Amino acid sequence: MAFHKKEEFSQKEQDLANFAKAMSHPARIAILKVLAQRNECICGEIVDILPLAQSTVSQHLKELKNAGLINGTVDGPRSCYCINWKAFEKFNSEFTSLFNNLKVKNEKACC
Amino acid sequence: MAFHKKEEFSQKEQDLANFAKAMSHPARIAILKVLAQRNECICGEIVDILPLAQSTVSQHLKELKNAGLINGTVDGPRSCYCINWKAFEKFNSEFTSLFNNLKVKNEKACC
DNA sequence: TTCTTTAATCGTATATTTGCGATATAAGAT
DNA sequence: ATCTTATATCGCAAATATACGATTAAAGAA
Repeated sequence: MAFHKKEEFSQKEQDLANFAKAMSHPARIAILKVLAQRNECICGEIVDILPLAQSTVSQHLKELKNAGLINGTVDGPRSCYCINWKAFEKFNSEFTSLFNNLKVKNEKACC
Repeated sequence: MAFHKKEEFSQKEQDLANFAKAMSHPARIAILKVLAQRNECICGEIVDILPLAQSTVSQHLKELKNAGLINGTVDGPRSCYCINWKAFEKFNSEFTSLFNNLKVKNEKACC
């Protein structure tokens, strides 16, 4: 295999795939749910709720942050995370429109 | 590490994560686009379009099929794939609603 | 200054994904 | 019956993801 090939696809396809990848683990979906439910930012609370070790949760948070789906600020010993609604909105609409355009012309399944 | 832990999350979270995983590679997004653009089912055309070997494309198709996002029928030497709009619709709406509910109460970012 | 608390990072093990060439399979064409 | 064509599957190598314990870092409390 050796190499990635992901770069050979369009930027839009890559962006969408990265977004999907960020959502491709139940732990990260659970984290997003928790973040959405609270009005204030949480950190260690997530560790208490999820069935995962602190380091693992921290890793998942990092991936969500890298994907741009959450914002995080470090306040010394504690850090604060919350959902980046703008980014989420952007991906979500791109995602939906990707197929909705085509679906109209092509609703009937052929197999 | 040893074990998966994915099972410890809710079924809905797992389903959504699996859906996202199926979409988490640009090649699979490209495949879905191709399938959506044609009214008839294609097969080897995808291989010509994508910068990937035939066996790799076949593998991606299998994953999309396993995720339930496409249907496939084998017609002897050639096979026929197309998008399972119903399944796609289901996931897409679940996906959108997951956040839209919460977003209303919690639009303001705190960090 | 030292202790405590909270979270990030490092190191490591294992599992999964991605990719390809080679091979197998299955049906139609010759 | 053999050849051709289109796909799926196998076997393998390399890259990534998942998970955890241990360690580090950073700031406030004692």
